Parts: sequence; C-alpha cells; structure tokens
Amino acid sequence: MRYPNDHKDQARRDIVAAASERLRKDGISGTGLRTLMTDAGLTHGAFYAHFQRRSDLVAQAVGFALEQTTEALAARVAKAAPPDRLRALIDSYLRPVHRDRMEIGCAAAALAPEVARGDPSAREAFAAGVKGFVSLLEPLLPRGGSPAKRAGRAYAIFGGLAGALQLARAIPDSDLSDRILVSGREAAMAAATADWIGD
Amino acid sequence: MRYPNDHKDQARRDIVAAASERLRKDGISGTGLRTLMTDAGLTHGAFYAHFQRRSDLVAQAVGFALEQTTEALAARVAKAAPPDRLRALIDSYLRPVHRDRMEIGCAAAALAPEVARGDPSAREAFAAGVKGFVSLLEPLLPRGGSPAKRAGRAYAIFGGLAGALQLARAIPDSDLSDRILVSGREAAMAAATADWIGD
DNA sequence: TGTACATCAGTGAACGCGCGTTCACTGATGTAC
DNA sequence: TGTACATCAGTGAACGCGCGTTCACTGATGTAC
Repeated sequence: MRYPNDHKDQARRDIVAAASERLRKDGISGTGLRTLMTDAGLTHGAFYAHFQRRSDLVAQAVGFALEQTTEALAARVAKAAPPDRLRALIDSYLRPVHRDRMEIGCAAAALAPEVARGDPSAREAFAAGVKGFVSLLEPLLPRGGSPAKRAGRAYAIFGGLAGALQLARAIPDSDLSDRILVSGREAAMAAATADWIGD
Repeated sequence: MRYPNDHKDQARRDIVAAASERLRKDGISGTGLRTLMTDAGLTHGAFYAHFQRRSDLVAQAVGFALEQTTEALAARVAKAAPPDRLRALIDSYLRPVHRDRMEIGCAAAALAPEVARGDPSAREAFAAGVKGFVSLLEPLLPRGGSPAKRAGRAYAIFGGLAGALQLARAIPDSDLSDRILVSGREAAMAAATADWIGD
C-alpha cells in the first residue's frame, strides 16, 4: 500500500478534528465540504473514502468537540482543591477566552440549536457528549437529592452555562457581555448550591 | 396606484413576520430567500423592493421575534398575582410547548449562536430585543442589589433559560428532556432569588 | 364620460457561484514471480 | 535483483441544484385632459 497501515485512520481523525473547529466557528449549515476537507489538508473528492455522507462527519465532529471540552475542563477542575472544584468548573466555562474563541469552545454553546434541528445522528452524538460533561459536573454538586434530581440539575446548569455564554457572544456591547459572564457564574453557583426540595 | 397606500408597508410586515417564523424553524443560514418570500405569499423577485439585502430582513425578523416573545410572556405574567410573576415567567418560558414549537418561540433559544456569528445589524437587533425581555424580567427579581447587578443577573437568567430550552430541544430522550425543563425552572428560580452578595 | 398615459408592487428569467455527491483517473507503494 | 501487476488514498472534473442578486417586463390602478 501507498500509505502506512494507520494512515487512513489518522486522516479520518484529522478531518474530524479540523471539522470540529470549523463547524463551531462557522456553524453546521454555514460550512461546505470543500472547506472542511481543505482545513484537513485534503481535496473534497477524498471525503467519501472516509464518510458515507456529510451528516456522518457532522455527528462525529460534534461528539469529538464535546469530548475535547469536557477533557479540558476536567483537567482544570482537577487542579483545584476539592471544595473549589464546582466554582473552578463554572468560572472556567464562563471565562472571557471561552466566549471569544468559539471554534475551540463548547459545542453546546456553539451549535445546540442547529443540532436540535439536525438529523438523529448528530443529536445522538450531542446527547452522548453532553452526558459526558454532566458526568463531570454532577459529582461536584453538594450532597443530597435523588440521582434523578441531581442529574436533572446538572443538565439544567450545563444548559444555563451554555446559554449565558451564547448571550455574552451575541451581545455587541462588550461591557455588558463581560457583566453577563460574571452574573452567569453567580447564577450557576446559586443554582448548583440551592437546597434540594421535594423528592 | 395599483394598491392601497399602506399595501407595501403591510407586505413588508408580512414578510418580516413570516421570516421570523421560518428563520427560527430552519435557522438563518438554513433558509433561502425564495422560501422566505414564498412563505409571505410572494415571489422572490419582489424581495429587493422591500429590503436592500438579505441581512436586513434577518435583522428585522430577529428583532420582531424577540418582541413577539416578550409581549406574549408579558401577557401571561400579567395574569398572575404579583408575588407569583417571577415563577410564572420562568415556568412559561420552560414549558413543553415552548420546547416543541421552536418556530414561534424565543429567538435567543432558536438563533443565538447564528446571531453571534452574524453581521452587526442582526446582533444589534438581537441586543435590543434581549434588552426588552430583560426589562420584563428584572422588575420581577427580589428587591436589592445595584441596578447594574440586577440587570446583569436578569441577563444571566435569560441566557440560562434559553440554554436550558436548547438542551431540552437537542436531547432526543424525551423523558430526560422533560426533566431538564423541570430542573431548569428550579435552577432559574434559585438564581433569581439568591441573596445579593458583594457590591 | 372616455381615452391616453404614468405609476409601481410584483413576476420570473437570468447571472455567477458554491453546494453535496459521483466517478474516472493518478501515482506511490507492496507483492508475485 | 528486476519486472509486471494489484492496491487504494487522494485528485479534480463533472452532475444537477439552490443560493443571493439583478433586471426587463406585466398589469391593475389613478390621474390628466
């Protein structure tokens, strides 16, 4: 063969990694196959040697992006002392650089509405990726509450973080945008540490 | 003239109203001019008699959608007794029908990431529309806090509501999606009623 | 009252372009003998 | 060792299609006389 045995696998991984950035940057329906392949250093014709259709790459790229974000945040969280880890996660998520660099940030904040409109494969990959993030967040919540309650709260907080980040990105007034990040951290902490009621 | 004096104005309003639904449903870059004009009962050629460019319509449609949502929620809130109004707003926002009917729902939940990537006109219209929503929410927060703090919190809560709704839309598991709505309401209430710290 | 003309919202063909997808081909390598 | 062939990741032209935008035209009405 022309290439080492693992060449094709590596190329596929390169395409997925490059696409995960480009899709976050320009949106799912705002990006064409030629752009995605050029980003990976290939020509568009090679695409169908790696994926059956465009939506397969989209699903894999969405999943990859969420895994990457969860890993990066997990590393930051691990550096904090245990009692500070919840705050470290929230502050890391809502920090200015995350607002300013959408292409390497959370895929939920960059793509959630497009995923919601998208086909099932992207939604499944998205759900799995979000589940991974929630698995990082949920153990950091204060003790108490049923497993279902705790998980629900973790999902809601994650959604809230992503929504606050989106707002900070969309608002052109940069002072207001900064204040949204700060208030978003306080709001997320309040939601995370609220007493468990009912059940 | 062929048409009544206000005909053209009415046609423009029809195009904006129809576009505000279609863009929420299919996304900004997922919708073409022919679809937008057909929705309004016209052919695509008439478009440039009403708008200078596509992005002008997008900006107006985004603004219109947010105004519409704020008005609808204001009407629901006004029906509740004053002490229940905050809860009424939050529960109305995160109710299942809002998740299920994206095309007539909040434009922030449907379009925020695309607006953030979009041109300044859309971002300005978005910021103005969000400001309107925040003007409804902020007076419902408990007393206390500086005006800047109160406003920041109102923005953060709004972002949180939109993000939770997006997550509930994108997750295919409908039981989990329902739980996200319920937890999102609790999280938003906790954030809204948290003590004012600092400042 | 009847006719000629001006107005202008709306129509639909056409422009160049990028889209997702297909496919005949290239060319560097490994294998067979 | 040298030659012929098979393999296959990647190339780039081509497909039909929808995009945003332009523009010559239509046709119903109001106005002028």
